Amino acid sequence: MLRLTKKADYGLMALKYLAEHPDSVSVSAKDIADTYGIPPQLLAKVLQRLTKVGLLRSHAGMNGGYELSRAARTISAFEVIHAIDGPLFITSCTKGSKSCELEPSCTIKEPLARVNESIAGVLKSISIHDMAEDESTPGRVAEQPLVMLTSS
Amino acid sequence: MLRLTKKADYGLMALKYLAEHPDSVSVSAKDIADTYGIPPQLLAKVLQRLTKVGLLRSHAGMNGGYELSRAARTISAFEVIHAIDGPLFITSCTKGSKSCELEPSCTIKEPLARVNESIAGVLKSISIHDMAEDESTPGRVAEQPLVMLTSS
DNA sequence: TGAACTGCGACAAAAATAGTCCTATACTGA
DNA sequence: TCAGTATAGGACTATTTTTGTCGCAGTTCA
Ligand code: FES
Ligand code: FES
Repeated sequence: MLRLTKKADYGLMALKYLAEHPDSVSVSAKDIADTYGIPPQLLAKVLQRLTKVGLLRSHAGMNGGYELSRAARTISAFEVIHAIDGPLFITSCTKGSKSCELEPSCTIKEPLARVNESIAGVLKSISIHDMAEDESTPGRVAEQPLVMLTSS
Repeated sequence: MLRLTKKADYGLMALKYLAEHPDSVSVSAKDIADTYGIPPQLLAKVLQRLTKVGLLRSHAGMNGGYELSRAARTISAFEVIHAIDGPLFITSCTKGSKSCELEPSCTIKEPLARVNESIAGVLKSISIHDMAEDESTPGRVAEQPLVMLTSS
């Protein structure tokens, strides 16, 4: 439950890979797919989407591929997930234009919306750079104030 | 993305309802389902599961139903979600006995595990009581330190 | 030109969720 | 003690979401 989709996973993995290989000018979808053993065509779509939202720059043709369009530490996990999976809503009802079928009876949406914000905050606070350097600095945590719900 | 299942939603709604009606000794699944307009049989299953893990006490027969087995403020959203949807893993690979197919190549699990912890922490910090009293105290937030990831 | 790429749209397969049905069992009260 | 109301739970189906594939068009470069 509350799982990331594989597509989002793949996207994060790919960005992490790119962040770890700044030497390579551009890397093809196939290269990344091969090193991780994931479906090349599927990863290609993911990368295309990330390109579309501007997180990557693509280059067609031979020796083409992708490269980060921004520094790894300025790209948050939230951006990636949002680009691939769409808006992040923990509540089952997408609070778009038309509200949920359960309203007005369901009064649970409001409290959960705040939880949603907290989760988004956590996701926004971690960058691709953080993920890439993870192996070298295990358990790197620090306390920063985060607005959160509290009981009394 | 990252949505709660409807079952979990239903469960939270039901517990919230029970927390708001401490007067009623016990409320039937049908009563709750009717007031929220959700499938009675499905809610029944959810409540049965919550009973099984000890969050509710059930009472069969006429005028039977369910009641909270503990005070609302001692029941966290995390417990409810965990009971209904199982363990909370943001990563697509359940890190059970057998590890993911993508390992050892995929190195993304570790960083995300920490994100996972943060989310679980948020969910643990909000109680049914918090959700129930939500209408009266809009936007009630306070800062409490929460261990979280940080970029340099 | 042709090989190695990206960019899409449509599609098919698989898995997770949501919901229903049916039967058994427990309790209540008249 | 019997009828009615409720929980308990297994099996099953339907629906939706996710995952993956295919085919084709456009691009770049040697
Ligand atoms: S689930 Fe949509 S309003 Fe509660
Ligand atoms: S998704 Fe399973 S190890 Fe990364």
